[in-house]
Amino acid sequence: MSMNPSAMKSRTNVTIKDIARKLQLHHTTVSRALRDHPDVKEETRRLILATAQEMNYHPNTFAANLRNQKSNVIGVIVPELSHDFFSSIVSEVTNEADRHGYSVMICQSNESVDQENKNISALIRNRVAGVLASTSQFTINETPFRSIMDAGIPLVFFDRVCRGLATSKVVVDFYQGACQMMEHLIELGFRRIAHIAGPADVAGARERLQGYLDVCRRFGLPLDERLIVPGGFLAENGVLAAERLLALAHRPDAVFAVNDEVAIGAMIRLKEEGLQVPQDIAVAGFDNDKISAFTTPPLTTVDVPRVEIGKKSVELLLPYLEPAKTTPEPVIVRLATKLVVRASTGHPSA
Amino acid sequence: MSMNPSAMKSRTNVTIKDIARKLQLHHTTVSRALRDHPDVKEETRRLILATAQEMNYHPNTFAANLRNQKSNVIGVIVPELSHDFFSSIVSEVTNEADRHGYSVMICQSNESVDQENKNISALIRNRVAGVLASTSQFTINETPFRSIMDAGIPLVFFDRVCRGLATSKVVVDFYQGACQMMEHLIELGFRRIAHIAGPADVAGARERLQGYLDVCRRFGLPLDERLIVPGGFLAENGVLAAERLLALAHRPDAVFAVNDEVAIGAMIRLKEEGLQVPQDIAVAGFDNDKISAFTTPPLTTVDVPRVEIGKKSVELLLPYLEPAKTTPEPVIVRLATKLVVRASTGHPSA
DNA sequence: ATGAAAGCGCTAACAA
DNA sequence: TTGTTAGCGCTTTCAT
Repeated sequence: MSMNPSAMKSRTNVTIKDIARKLQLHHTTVSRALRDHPDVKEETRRLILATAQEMNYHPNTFAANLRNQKSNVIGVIVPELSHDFFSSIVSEVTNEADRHGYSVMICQSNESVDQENKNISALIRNRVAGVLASTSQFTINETPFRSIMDAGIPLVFFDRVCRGLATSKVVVDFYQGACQMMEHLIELGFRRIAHIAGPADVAGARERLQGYLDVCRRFGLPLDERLIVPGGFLAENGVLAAERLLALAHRPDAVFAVNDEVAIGAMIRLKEEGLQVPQDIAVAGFDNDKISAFTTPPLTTVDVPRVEIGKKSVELLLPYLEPAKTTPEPVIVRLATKLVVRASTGHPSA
Repeated sequence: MSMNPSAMKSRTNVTIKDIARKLQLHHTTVSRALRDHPDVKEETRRLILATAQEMNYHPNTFAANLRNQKSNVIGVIVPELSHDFFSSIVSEVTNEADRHGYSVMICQSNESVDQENKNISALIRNRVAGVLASTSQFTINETPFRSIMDAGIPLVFFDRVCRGLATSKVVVDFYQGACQMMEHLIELGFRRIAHIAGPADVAGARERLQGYLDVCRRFGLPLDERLIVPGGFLAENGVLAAERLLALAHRPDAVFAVNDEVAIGAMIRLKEEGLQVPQDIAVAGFDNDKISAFTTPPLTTVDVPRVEIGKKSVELLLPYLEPAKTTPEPVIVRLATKLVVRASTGHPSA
């Protein structure tokens, strides 16, 4: 077997010196021309640009970055890239970063603190210009993230943040979202509302629980501990939680789940039991996953502005990336949620 | 307002020279120690490592990469990161790359050839060690991808490939998947099966159509052009296609859609029309999106091994990244699909 | 408008 | 075992 042609091609890339040699110029002139420095004769400039193109020149960012002590890469850390929620955000981040001339280096922690620390090291080693991060479920120790800042790399958190660090943050007002949903359910006449809660370690889950509790209290609904079922963020958690609720002597007339996936898991189990949604029991979720519009019945949920999260995160990071005399003060942006009413709630049986 | 402390911190990073100065050693010795070079006294080595840690040293990859003429970054180009299908693959790629010491730089083309070309340039400029790519829907000109190879960067395609380039590829046997589904439908007794096709530009969509046609022919089913509705990959396309099928004098008894999203769009429209799925009309999809298990009825579909795609792509790329005397021959891996039977097909009415 | 020299942080060949 | 020297490709003074 002979080697294929491309494999035999020399890996030596064209440099500004190659261009300079060909044109009988000094490589600094070439460098200037390529970066539109004014001190280059228009004619030379055009010649250099044409030759660069023709020689298939691609600037070596390593060399430029080394020299300039900066890079054009934004590092992103998310818990799970395969999760709809995070991939939407990363997608927006990538587009926005690109618009501003930055590439994106992506890391996922897989909800592991260990992996998260490795990700942080990798991003520091790669001298990324800035980092956008959403922490793992189990991140308590903020030191690793602090080391990003210690390395002089600007850091912005989104969604899941380290409270103790003085950086910009983009968070979602989960409390408000939970309140919206609870008010909606109560308005429809539901009185015995269960909550399938998320992991207690996650601030956003706690906020939702707090919203549930506060609205119950505000409307004088009896607080029944058995109506609050702890769990995780997965559909299975919803199935199991539904089982526990079905076992109650006095069943709830509505279920507010910590997210759509859990709500769907619960709904499936409730329907298996022969209950009609929403006639026998209403079900509501959170997050407005794509999937929630396609369930039967379609799921009432709370929309979390993912695109906005991604856009805003980049926006908050950018000022730190441009060399400036004054470093901007950290900002905390709290984004509003929006109630999305669909058929899974609706008029209660009585 | 005073500046926050971290912002005031010098951006100057610790280098091997700083460590050397502190220990009264030469920086090359430090360099050796940090890379476990044998020619360093154990005692010195330990001292250096401890000091590095203490001084919070992070190797500068720019400098190392510049010197070594290589990087530790794998570039990935996908059409849409927010799409479940691609984000699952990228997730797996990221994990696998990480396992082998590589970081991942992510680019999305947003199905735009222009953006794709920009992505390619960015990856070449960043001197990534290798590229994994899935082309946009409209990529016809293969030159930009060839320029990756011309730059001496190994390239592996997955899912959507450039046929003309002699690189390794990971593809899915969509033809086989379509055949599996059609045989399933025919086995259940359906005889008038419609196909909601994808964009004719996408090879995978054409393969599915071909499978549909071949199986129809093989079983002697009448080929009715009106039963083949062209479209895209979105739910709306399914809704519109369903409308066209409903308008037919002789309606189909089953619908095989190019993917789950389209199938769900169609199903929604069919149910609106008062038709029962699968009693009045069966519906089948393709891809096994997460969502397909949660529709009512759950959707029969064809599983595409995303994790396997990601894993295999990295596996095919890796040998090209390690410096070796012989460059491996390009390999084309064709992954099998798997029929997933759920309730949306089922026994036909008669 | 162009050239010369220096250096970013690192590694590899060679010298001691 | 450690130190010396040179250079990866680029940009930024400073000189011409």
